Amino acid sequence: MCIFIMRIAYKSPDTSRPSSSESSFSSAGKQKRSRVAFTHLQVLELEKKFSHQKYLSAPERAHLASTLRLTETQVKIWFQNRRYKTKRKQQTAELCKDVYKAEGLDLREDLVSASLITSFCKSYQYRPYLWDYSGAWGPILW
DNA sequence: GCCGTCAACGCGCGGG
DNA sequence: CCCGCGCGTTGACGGC
Repeated sequence: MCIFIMRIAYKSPDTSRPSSSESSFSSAGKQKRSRVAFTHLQVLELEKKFSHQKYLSAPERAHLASTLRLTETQVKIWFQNRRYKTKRKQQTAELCKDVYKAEGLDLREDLVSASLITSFCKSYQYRPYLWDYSGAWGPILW
């Protein structure tokens, strides 16, 4: 099964994306941390790669970085963050389910509480990317 | 104004 | 030694 990145976001087609790929740091120091938000295409490729393998080897990283016009460090960091993020989302989702279950067991005014929790959980479905965790990362097809 | 998100940073740790 | 990882945090957006 394929993974779909439904990342409609990145709303306006970058009229307002001043952040240069190579951060504009002036000579004397202090180049604050830049927001650099990657382009749609970059994220897409990164995501595609990530769907195949959670971890990259050095050469793969280098290649990917060069094709995307990013630094290896950026790619590395992106993957690190990506792993951590998905992990967190996942466990919050599970926790959400647990709460639901726990409440569900002893519910009585249920309708109210259930709806509350449900809406709460729903808010987590609305997220930039959602992965199909069934079957782990195993089968590499496509 | 606050709050969520994101890339980047920092720290501690393990492996070569 | 260095490098990468997990994890938490920081700083810069963007939405409301």
